[in-house]
Amino acid sequence: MSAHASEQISHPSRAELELGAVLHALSDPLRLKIVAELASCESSTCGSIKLPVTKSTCTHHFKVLREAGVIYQRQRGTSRLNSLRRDDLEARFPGLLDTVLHAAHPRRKLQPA
Amino acid sequence: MSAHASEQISHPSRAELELGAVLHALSDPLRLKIVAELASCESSTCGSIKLPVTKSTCTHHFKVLREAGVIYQRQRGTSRLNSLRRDDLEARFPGLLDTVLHAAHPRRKLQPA
DNA sequence: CGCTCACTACGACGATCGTCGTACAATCGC
DNA sequence: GCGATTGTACGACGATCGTCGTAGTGAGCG
Repeated sequence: MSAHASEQISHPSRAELELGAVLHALSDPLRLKIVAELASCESSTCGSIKLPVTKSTCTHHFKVLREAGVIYQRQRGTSRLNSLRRDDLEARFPGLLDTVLHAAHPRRKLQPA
Repeated sequence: MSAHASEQISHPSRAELELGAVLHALSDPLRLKIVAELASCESSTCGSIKLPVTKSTCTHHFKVLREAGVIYQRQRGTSRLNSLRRDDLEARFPGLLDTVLHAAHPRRKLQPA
């Protein structure tokens, strides 16, 4: 009983992104790990990232990231595909994501291209 | 009754800086404002930055920033001089401070030099 | 159909956060 | 000395946070 069964997940628009919310979302080690993971594999399901917490907590963290505008979630069958909102983040806060990612894992190169 | 009456304020060493703590410190709008202010004037006292909170709260925020390693505090007479730990931040998390500052106030130029 | 899988929603819990007021300490100028 | 100024320390408060468990939804497969 839904429109298209895949597009009722709410995301903030690019213009709605708030620095405070993004920084807060990234200030948690678990969420930072999720973001780092997402940055290396193009996109993945919630379950494909192994975290030392229960599923509910996992859902919670993905929700925080989504509501801060850091990630985009798309329903795909029974699972949910997550991807970084690189373009939107770059447009509103240039360099922020790469800088934070690099600070978190100094081994990765700052600008992939 | 103190050693030198001016150097018992504890600061984390450069190596001790943690990304999570720094991001958390910067995720509060008031603290972000303090940091932005400190970035424009070389250094200033706690009272010289006008904030819509009481003195205790102000002290609290400066303490959070100091303990995260974002600012350095030095006693100077009855007041306390605050300055950004630009070099240490740059060494541990290259570009982070400038990126966040620029994201907070897009009008400022990214790299002053 | 019924079962499993992937995930969400809701309520609970202790911990931390941001705020405040009061009380206190140290320095400066009179 | 006294008082004013600048800031800290401590305790309190409500709000939010991170975590969990339980229950539920919806897609896919036998």
